[in-house]
Formats: sequence, C-alpha cells, structure tokens
Amino acid sequence: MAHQGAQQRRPSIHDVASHAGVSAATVSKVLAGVTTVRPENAQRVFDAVERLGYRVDPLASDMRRAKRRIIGAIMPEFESEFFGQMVTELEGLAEQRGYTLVAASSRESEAREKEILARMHDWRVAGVVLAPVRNEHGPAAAFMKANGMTGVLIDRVLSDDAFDTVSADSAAASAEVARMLVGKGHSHILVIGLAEQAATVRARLEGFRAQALALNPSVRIDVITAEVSVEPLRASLRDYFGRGERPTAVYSLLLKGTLVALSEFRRRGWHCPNDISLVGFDDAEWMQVTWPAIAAVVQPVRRIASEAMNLLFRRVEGAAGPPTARLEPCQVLMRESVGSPGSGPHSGGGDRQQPPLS
Amino acid sequence: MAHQGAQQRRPSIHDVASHAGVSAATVSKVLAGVTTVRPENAQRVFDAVERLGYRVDPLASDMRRAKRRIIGAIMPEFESEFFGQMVTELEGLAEQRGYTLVAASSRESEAREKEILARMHDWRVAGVVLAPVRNEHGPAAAFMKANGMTGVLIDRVLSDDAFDTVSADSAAASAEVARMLVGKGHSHILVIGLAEQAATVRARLEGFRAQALALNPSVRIDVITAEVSVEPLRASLRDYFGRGERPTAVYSLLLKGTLVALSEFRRRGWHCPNDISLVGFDDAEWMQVTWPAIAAVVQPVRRIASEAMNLLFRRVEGAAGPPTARLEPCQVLMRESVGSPGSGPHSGGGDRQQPPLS
DNA sequence: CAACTGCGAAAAATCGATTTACCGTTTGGA
DNA sequence: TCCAAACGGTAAATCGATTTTTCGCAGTTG
Repeated sequence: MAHQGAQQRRPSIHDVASHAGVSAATVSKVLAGVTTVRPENAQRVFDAVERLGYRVDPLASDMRRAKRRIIGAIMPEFESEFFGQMVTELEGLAEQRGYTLVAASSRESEAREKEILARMHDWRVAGVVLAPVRNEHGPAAAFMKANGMTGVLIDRVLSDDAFDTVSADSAAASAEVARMLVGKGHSHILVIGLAEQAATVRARLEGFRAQALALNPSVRIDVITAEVSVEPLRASLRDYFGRGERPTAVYSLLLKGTLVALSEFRRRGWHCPNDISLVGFDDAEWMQVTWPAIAAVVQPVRRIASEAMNLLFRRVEGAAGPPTARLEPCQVLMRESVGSPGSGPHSGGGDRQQPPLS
Repeated sequence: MAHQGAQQRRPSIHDVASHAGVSAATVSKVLAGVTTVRPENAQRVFDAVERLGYRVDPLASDMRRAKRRIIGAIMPEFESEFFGQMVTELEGLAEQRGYTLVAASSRESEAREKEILARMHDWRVAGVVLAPVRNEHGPAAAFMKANGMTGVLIDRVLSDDAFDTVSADSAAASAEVARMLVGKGHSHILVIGLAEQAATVRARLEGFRAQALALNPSVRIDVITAEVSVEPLRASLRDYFGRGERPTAVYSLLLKGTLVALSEFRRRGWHCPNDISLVGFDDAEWMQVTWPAIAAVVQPVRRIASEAMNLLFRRVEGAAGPPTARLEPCQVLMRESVGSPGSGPHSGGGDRQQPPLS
C-alpha cells in the first residue's frame, strides 16, 4: 500500500462540469457523443476532462439501467488449461464489447454454482456464461430460468429448452477416436469416465461405441465410470486390471481420467503404446513433450467461447426465438501413445521411439 | 435465454419498506443489524424480505463508500495450474470477507496490465492483488502508487518500497535443488529461464549458483535465458546442444522452460534420467504420472494467497507502517527425472524403472 | 406548565452517473 | 406578423442503497 496518502478523491462528473462551466448533463452528453452540443462547450468539456484526468465510474453509470455492463462466467474450476483458456477468451470478448467479465469457480459443486448465480443476479449482470458442473438440468439453470436471467450454457451440455447451448461435438470426436483405434486393429477397448457429467460423457461414450461397433461388430468395449471424484475411478481401474483384464487400448473421456490411466500404467510398469494404447479427451500442453506423446481430442476453445458470446449478446440485445444448440467440431491429435496391438515388444526394453535429429 | 419473459423487476428496499409499513431507512437498519428498532417492526421487515425474496444490491450499497467491496486480481495468465489455483484461492478468501473478486489476465503484457489496473481504479476497488508480468518496478505498480491505490504484489517480486509483497522463497528452493544435484554428483549443470521476469528468475539463479559453488567450487554452471517468449529459448537450447554441450542436468527456472527442455530431450532421443537429469521450478499434476516423473519445486500457493489477502485487508482497513516483504517456503519434490550422472545405461534401452506392483 | 431528554422512525441528503422535462432563443414557414 | 419547430442547455428525477438530520411523541424535570 502506498502509505503516503495520495488518496485524493477522484473527480466526478460535477467537478468536470464546474471546471468547464457547464452542467453535468452536458458533460454526460459530450462524453456520450451527442452532437447537439456547441463545439466550444464540447471543447471545454474535453479540456476539463483532460486536466482533471476524469474517467467515468462504470458502476455509477450502470446504476440506472436494469442490466449492467457485466457478464458473469461460472466455470467448474480454473486449474485446467481448458477452463483457463476459456476464461481468457471470454474475458477478451466481453471487453471488446465494453463489458467487464466477472469469473467465478463453482469448484465442481452444484450448490456453490447456484449460490454464485444468485450473487450474479444480485449484481444485475446482463448475462451469464455458465459451464455447469453436471449438465443443463441442474439447479443453476433452473434458477436462471426462474429469475428470467439471460445466459448461455457451455461445455457439459447438449441442448436446453430455455437457453442457447454451445459445446464441443463430443460424439463426432469420439467416433473419430473409434475409427482410429478400431482401424489400428484394437478389438478390446476400455473406456473410462466420470458419470456425473452425464451430458457430455454419455455423448462421448455413445458416439464411440456406435462407431466402434459399426466398424467391427465383435469389438469388446468395457466401461468404467465413477460418480464424483477420480479416486473411486482409480480404485475401479486398479481392480479391473487386477482381475487380469487386458484391453489393448484405453479411451479416457476426460483429462483427469487420462492422468489416472497414465499413473496406473506406470504403477504396473506398462508402457505406451507397446503394452497399451491411450487416447484422452482434452489436450494439454505437456502431452506433446512426454514420452510418449499422448494422443488427445482437442476442443475448439476459441470457437466455443466466441460462439457463446455471440449468442449471449444477441439475447442481451433482446433477440427472441427458440434456443439454439451448437456443436463445434473437435480435432483429434494422433500421437505416439496409440499403436497397433501386439506390434511392439511387450513389456520390455527398447520401447522408445527415437525421432530423427533435425 | 428464458424467452418467456419472467423478467419481473427485482424488489428494491422501498418495496420492502412499503410492504412492511416502514421507511426504507428502517429496512436498511434492520438488515444492518442496528438494535434501535422496535422488535415488531424488525419482524415485519424480515417477513417482507422473506415474502418478496429481497436481496441487497451490492452495487447500490457500495455507491456511497469510497472503496467498494471488490478486490481486483491481475494475473499474467489463467492457463497454468499455478495461477489457476491462485485465482481459486483468492476468490474464496475474498468471498469469506464479503468481497467480490474480479480477476483479469494481463496476458504477459505490461501495457495491458496497466490498462486493467486503470479499469479497476475506475471500479473503485478496495484493493488489488497484482502478480506483475515482470517485477515490482513495472508501470502497473507505478500507476497504483501514483493513484494511491491499495494493493499487494505477489509471485514475481522480491520487495517494494510502497507495497507489501508475497512470493515463494525461490532462492532457498533453488539452493535446495543445487544441494540435490551437486549431492548426486552433477558437476556440469545447465540452468534455463526467461530473463524478463527479472525479480524471481535472478533470485532463483543466484540462489542456485551460490549453493552449488559452495558445495563444489569446480562445478560448471551454464545459463541460457531468453528475453520474452519461449521460442527464442528453445532455439538457444537447440543451438547449445547442437554445439555438443553435454551437461548432466538441467534446472529450469520456470514451467514453460521445463516443457521446452523435455521436448528438446525427446527431439534428440535423450531420456531422463539416464541421459540427462531434469528439475523444474513449478509443479504440475501431470509431472507425477509421466515416465519418468519430473522432479519439481512446488510453490505454496495457498500460503501465498492467504498471506497476500491478510496483508491486503490489513491495509484496506487502514493499517499504516512500512511495507513487508514475505517469502514463503517451497517444497522440492525429488522424482525419477533426477539421477546420478553416468549411472544409468546411456542412450539405450531398458531405461524404465519398474515400480513393484502393490 | 414550559422546557428538556430520549427514543424510534421518517425525511432528506448523498454517492456518480444518465435521462427526462422544460425553458428561453432563433429561425422558419404560413 | 405570428405560431411552431429546432436548438442548446439546465434543473430535476432516477437508480438503490446508506447515513445524517429532523421530527413527533412520551415521559421527566424545574
């Protein structure tokens, strides 16, 4: 803190008015760009603004309007690259339109999600971008509906009867993963996920299963899911492998699952892709620098963010009409963690792929 | 958007007042817990609040006070685990005190940092937690000083003559890394970093160098830094290895450097820890599930956050006195990426460590 | 019986903007 | 010549709270 009290009160619009010798209303008009002000008066206002270093107080300016120039963003967490990028994008887009983004983390709790939403309602935000913890049918969306709030649902949603939704096309991406794995000859595949996020996880699972079975009706697909946290998932996975199950590939429906799978592999001394292949939903920066690089589904963060903001502002500006449900295409990055079953030396040395020196 | 217009105007304090048959001032007092209100009137106010579902408008409530119950947080980015966790922590701590946290990303730009700060000043935030892009001497801190803002500087800072600072004890942690590496017998170590973040990077470098030389005066320490982005760092590193330099260990002073080092290792087909050892500043979730697990310095995020908030609110409440500079201790996690030089099979197979099955 | 003391509550001022209503002057057309 | 519209601007209302001031009514005191 600057302990020498440079705390001079900030100049208000009235200070500018008296310095310029006009009324506050005139100052307001000049700054709003109204043209029915005499040029000399406008100039004096600009001079006074300059001299005093005046800046509009956005909160005071918002007091009168029903919707303030604030957009709320509620994410399940901030720690992952995906939501971090999402917040960064949303912030920039809101800013471009002269709005401030207020982001909050629901910390994967539906109760907290609703509380945050209530607080944002108190703030009279113009709109909310909600990435629900679970899906579009949670208490938060119900609250928004009940209070006539404007909002867009993203990520863990499919479609809704009240709000526009934007999410990655999980089903299509999963189908592509299925094509890759089955195409490489995998016929026993384990899929892992967390079931709470019903909306997307189910889409991913079904998209994968349908495509895999279409390509090879005799493919065996095992599924392990846990309800809330990853630890039960880890336990189930450990138990599954402990029973002697040996799928040739694992498809993780979410980032945390990919981490769990990797740590279980290393616990057992299995190596990708020789002992088992791995593909995960959600990409991360580290996945391309590890040994092996991890194949992943990349979500179109920027497109989801910009599409969500477009839809949101359309509604903020009063657009009516039935809600739309958007699915943005993903990119599947094939990397070294995927191989053909039984092609590499099994559980032994010499497993490294040595890329040529440039 | 709920297209059936459930947009009923929210009840104001006057609605509550008229429903309760008292004045708005009385309602305000009751809700503020003033005791000089007749119990029966207080009860009628509570009833009206309940019936109408009234909640205070925090913005209107803040209008009269000079400092609003808002805390600003400015981070260089949101994409990394470190800053993601930091924002999550800060948000919770602000909330506990009845404040709203407004977070913004400077996107590693000092110009943007200052703009955001100006906007937060417009908002009349009570205080700011600033994680500067570079160090405590940037334009943002100067702006805060010039405008008498209350704030705390964190992370990439050492100490300041105007603001309290809180950061990880980079020097001590680096010294411990030096003890580990030199203790394992490494005598040619490469340190990589980005020089722009002068404050912490220099502390880390000097802490490391001093300790390493104290333990082994003949140790060779090479340093590669780049100015702004990681790509020049990657180029320099590539060039360095290309010249035939073969340190036995690399210490990266920041997370992005760790990624660059890893990707260069894999480009050349080198393997940790047999071909080269690696330690990085900043831990990440994935580092313990890769092969090998990456040794890292863990920053005490929670402690930094809570200490910063404590100091900040002390100043917000008017505490005077000279600024304090806090250093919070780090934890160094030794993992498989660090070995003794020349102990493993060099550049060959069989490099995996197989942990026993439980 | 007038003046004084308290108490509880209402009225009014305040915060910093925007917006509406209104008021003189010009200017224009009929 | 006279009324009306256009112009340029100001005072006041407004937004939703908090805080200060005032007020009315009891009950005491001199």
